[in-house]
Amino acid sequence: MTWHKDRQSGRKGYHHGNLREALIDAALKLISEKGPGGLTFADAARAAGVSGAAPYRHFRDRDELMAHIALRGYEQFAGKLADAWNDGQPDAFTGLENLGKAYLGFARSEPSLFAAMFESGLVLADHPKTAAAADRSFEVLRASCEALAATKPAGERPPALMMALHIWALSHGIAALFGRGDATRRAIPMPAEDLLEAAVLVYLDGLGIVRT
Amino acid sequence: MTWHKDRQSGRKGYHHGNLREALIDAALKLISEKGPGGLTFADAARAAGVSGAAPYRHFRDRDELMAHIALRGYEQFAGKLADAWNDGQPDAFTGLENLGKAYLGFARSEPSLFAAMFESGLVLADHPKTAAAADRSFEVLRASCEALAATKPAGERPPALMMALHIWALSHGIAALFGRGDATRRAIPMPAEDLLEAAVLVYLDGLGIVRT
DNA sequence: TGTACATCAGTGAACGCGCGTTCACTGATGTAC
DNA sequence: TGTACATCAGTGAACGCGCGTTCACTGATGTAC
Repeated sequence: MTWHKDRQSGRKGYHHGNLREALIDAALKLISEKGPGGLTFADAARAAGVSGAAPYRHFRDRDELMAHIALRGYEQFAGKLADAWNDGQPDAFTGLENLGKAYLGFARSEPSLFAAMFESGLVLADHPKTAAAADRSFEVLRASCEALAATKPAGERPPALMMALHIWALSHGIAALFGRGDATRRAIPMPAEDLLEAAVLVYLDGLGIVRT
Repeated sequence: MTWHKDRQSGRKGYHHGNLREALIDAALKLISEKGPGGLTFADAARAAGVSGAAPYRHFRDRDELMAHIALRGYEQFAGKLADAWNDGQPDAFTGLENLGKAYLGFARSEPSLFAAMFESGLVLADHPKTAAAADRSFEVLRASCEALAATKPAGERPPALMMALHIWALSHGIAALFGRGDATRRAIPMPAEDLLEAAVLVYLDGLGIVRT
């Protein structure tokens, strides 16, 4: 009966079929339960229903697994941000608001990915592919700032890089302090989304960028 | 010769004298080397030159040790912030700029304390004393925003709580992403302090709060 | 002041446990002919 | 199409290691009289 899929674990017989993916999924679950520090190789193998030696066929060590999870996180993140920005349609203001909401939404709905990306102690310089994916997600934010700056006459435009870093820091600060999906969130008397939206509006106003 | 201080470890004879403090110091060193997740009870005992069972006389478990470190961190943090704010002297603008610099300076010069406070997975609700110390440091920021808001005529004043949360998130985002003192810092083409100062000025401008 | 005693803050040995890692192995799959 | 073989992706047993935790203990300190 080895050609039947095992109903419990979804694997067929001796070979797993897609252990790489299964390990990543298992790791995400573990991170969400115990934080990025609580992820162990042995645990991930167990959760994937496989012997402790099996993960070595796919990842050199725990760090490489974490880097792959972060890579996947940044890819999803970039996708969500790009969808939210929607090429600045219907207008750049709305786009940026949606971008902010998407940032917070990601932190809340994917706390494991978020933790792997920003709080796992990963040194991006050691993982070029992950770093490149991180850059791509930042690029969405930067492009949107470029578009907003372009609503002002040339010569009065604020530097888009600076804008992007400011808004990133603001979004990240709010996500990390008030918007996370776990027990370490700090309580505030309003939704994190509202807090961020207000901050961005005040900030843009300070730059002289106003909704037309 | 047991009454002589041991020259190596600074302890005298059988009794340590100040093990509690020594454990905290040792833990800080370990956190700075391996991150908050890398802190173990056994390691801290070893670094303090004491047997593995000794720490149990002072802390129930690793979590309680971490909470004490965070407590100490918030106390120092509140002190530095209050010094920087300096009761709004010579003026509230300068005070807030100094506050921002102090936030980043703390994150950079005390990465271990910063990590224990914000990235150790500590649930503040479980540690009331630590939570209270955290509130006290936020209170400095809030008071400074109160003073800045008060430069505007009553009726046009922005809510100080919102301002404080915005500036906290901004400072924290910049510190966490670009200003930390370890290898996980992301590179940007300007000092974190300049980035923060620019953001705060734009933000205040957006609120109509300008240097007089 | 001296002495007896209680208390405190350590020791060090012991235990169970889970992790990381290696190894020879074996079942399953793909492919050449 | 069938068969032989190479390769791949797992197994499971084994190992050393460090952690957390408990325990009876003991040296040092403080205090009552």
